Amino acid sequence: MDKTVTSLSELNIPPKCHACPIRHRAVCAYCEAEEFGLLERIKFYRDFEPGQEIAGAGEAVDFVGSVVTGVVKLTKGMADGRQQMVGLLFPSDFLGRPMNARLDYDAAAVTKVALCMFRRAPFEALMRRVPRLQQRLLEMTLSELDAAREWLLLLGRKTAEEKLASFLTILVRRSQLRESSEPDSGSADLELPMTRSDIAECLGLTIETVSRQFARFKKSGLIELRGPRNVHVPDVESMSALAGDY
Amino acid sequence: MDKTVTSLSELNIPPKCHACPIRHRAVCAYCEAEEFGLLERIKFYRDFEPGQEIAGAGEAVDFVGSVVTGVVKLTKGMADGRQQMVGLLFPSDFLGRPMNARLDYDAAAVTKVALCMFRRAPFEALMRRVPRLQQRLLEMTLSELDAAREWLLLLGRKTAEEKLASFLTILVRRSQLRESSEPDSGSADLELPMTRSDIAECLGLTIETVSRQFARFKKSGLIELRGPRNVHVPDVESMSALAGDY
DNA sequence: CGGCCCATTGACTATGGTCAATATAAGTGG
DNA sequence: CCACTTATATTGACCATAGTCAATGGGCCG
Repeated sequence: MDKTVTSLSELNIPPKCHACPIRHRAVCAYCEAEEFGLLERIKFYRDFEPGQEIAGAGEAVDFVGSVVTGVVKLTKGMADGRQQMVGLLFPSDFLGRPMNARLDYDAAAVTKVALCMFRRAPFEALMRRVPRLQQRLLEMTLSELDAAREWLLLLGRKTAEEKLASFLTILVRRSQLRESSEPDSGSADLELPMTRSDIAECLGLTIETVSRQFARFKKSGLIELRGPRNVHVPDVESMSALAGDY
Repeated sequence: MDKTVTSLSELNIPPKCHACPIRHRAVCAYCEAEEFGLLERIKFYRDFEPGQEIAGAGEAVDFVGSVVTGVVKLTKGMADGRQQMVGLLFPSDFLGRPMNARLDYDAAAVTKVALCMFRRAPFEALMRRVPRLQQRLLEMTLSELDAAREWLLLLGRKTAEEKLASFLTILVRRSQLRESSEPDSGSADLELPMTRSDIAECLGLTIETVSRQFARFKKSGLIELRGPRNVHVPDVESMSALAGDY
């Protein structure tokens, strides 16, 4: 295999949907062979480097799509530069705003990202023709709304300690979902896909506070830091308990 | 007319959808005569008193519906009693969680409330048969998600002053939408539908801080308080400027 | 008139932010 | 592969914003 090809999209040959790694969880999850044919006709792939902007607030964005690999952050900014993350997208998550061209947040790649994209107009037309597609998007949007509401509680009421504990717990749960092979032992190894600054942006904190909380968790034995990005959680349960949820 | 009847729902006779005050903005907005017939067969009305619980977190809720009159709040709580509002529903807003019986927040009436309700199962069945219904719900859910993200920025990054300014601005805009008769003069009169405690719950603050901010706004001439619930905003623009958004 | 709920105000405190100085990791080019 | 550079992370000292606790004031209803 040619080692210079690092991503499907560089081949510029759309791979078949049925071989897609996010086939069963993305917006296309309920589609069948025939419908994949329609999707394949309007889809294209694109890669983004860490930090690269994918779309900007206020722009008229003419595409929507799915995260195939990598992590995408959605952020909102204020006039004086304050920034708040308002969404964090992992593989299979949907990116974009159907039924409204104008985006009111910025989307940027956190890690290397591969997107499976559709131009908005044909995608919306297809949605009208394929109710299964629309239904899946509705399901996903309702779930995102639930997640956003969980985040409102976090930002509005949780302490710095609870915020970081919640964050780590959520990341552990997510990674356990993906590599659902391993037996659900009490411990977990996390490779943080983001910088301290991204984490702070996420939790409504500063990098200093995030760093200090990591230090406190380390001192109390709740985590081991094998590198700034590599966190070992010996006991996920007690981490989860610190998050303050029921 | 019998003066003891204070609400349509007490008559126990479903009024016709085409005469409904929220007909053009609710989940049924895109429905046509025939579809209203189907809806009318499964709908019913119910009233709630201020403070009354409509549905509780963790419960299996077997209905969804629209707010016809009044204001409904959605809140999430933590083990130790901290509470955060995660949604505030006005007439025409949709209440409930299709495709997932279990609710993960509490819903309670803030004012007197009238709901137009559908049992979940028949409503979901109808949604599958009537794509227009599903499409409208998708639109509304996407808008709610946008609003929730605006709120994430507010809770995560705004100061107490900016939070209250944002809140008042949003209420003014909303009330201007509903009584869109008056010329959009620079000033506005607000009847707050809620207590200080509700406002604090909304903004991730305490009642004391909310009260102090009201006092500061009053002192600086940004508002006049004609009663604790009656706010006059002489210049909506400068209030909106304080909110910190672009 | 009295009681209750809600709102306001004051004094004090604590949590997390700011500013500044290192320390560590991750690239980059010789 | 190693110096050099840059980006990222940690730690400390100090401070400000909003929270806590407590007392007081004002409406509204029985």
